[in-house]
Amino acid sequence: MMKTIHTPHKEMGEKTHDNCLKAMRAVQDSLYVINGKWKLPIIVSLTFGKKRFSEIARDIPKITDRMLSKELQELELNMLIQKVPAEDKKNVVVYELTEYGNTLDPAIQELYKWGTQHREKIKED
Amino acid sequence: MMKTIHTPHKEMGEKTHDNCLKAMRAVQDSLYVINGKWKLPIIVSLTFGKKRFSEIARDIPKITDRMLSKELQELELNMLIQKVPAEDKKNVVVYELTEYGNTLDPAIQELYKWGTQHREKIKED
DNA sequence: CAGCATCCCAAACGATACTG
DNA sequence: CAGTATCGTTTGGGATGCTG
Repeated sequence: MMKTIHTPHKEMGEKTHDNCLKAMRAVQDSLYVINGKWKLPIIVSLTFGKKRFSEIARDIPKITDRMLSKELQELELNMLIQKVPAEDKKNVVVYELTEYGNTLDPAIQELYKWGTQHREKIKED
Repeated sequence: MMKTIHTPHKEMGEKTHDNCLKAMRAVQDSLYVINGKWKLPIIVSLTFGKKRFSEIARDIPKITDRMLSKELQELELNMLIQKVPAEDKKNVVVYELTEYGNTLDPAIQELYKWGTQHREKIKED
């Protein structure tokens, strides 16, 4: 009856200080790659299919060309996305998630779920 | 044989433009709450138990008192953490995750997993 | 120890204009 | 359309020092 209700740590192991530091490093490593205001939104956009520059821009409210350009470059450097020639029209390139970029999907799903219910929650005031 | 290998979108639904915009909003809502360099690390620290100010600070390399103080306030405002009197020693407070703060755990688990393998991957060069 | 105030800087971001 | 260059602004965050 003094046990806690929730059961976190499926992955992180027991609540030792070492495991805490390990988790800290891992989460900070993730953060380092997806930091900033726009990287995850871009990845979300590409989760819904290959897109051209302007299509991604349309998906993300308020992003500027400059930021989109800059972030696409960084994401490409980190091998999360890649430019490929469009299948139909020649001379057109589209952006798509790499296999590696797709490995972010579980995390994004969780952030999607959390964000969805969070929006509901704050609407209640 | 032309089917893609991965299966995202369990939660986000079909690849329609509307679902894309919906996902965009949700993920950006999450981002808004956990943005910055320190909020998730703090939550990770508290995932491993109630902690005093200095204990959290010790868990998170390079964080300054100022940032820790500032971020704790914001997290408290967002109802993700709370200050409670320590069980044993009177006149001492500790920080802990709220029930609501704990709902971030699945997302953090995924970021933990991703960060862990990412560290492995970049070590390979 | 716990935490805030002040000051300051660098990085992130935005606005605008421009080119192939 | 697909970006890049330049410039200006904002803000996240660091350093330091002080207080209860």
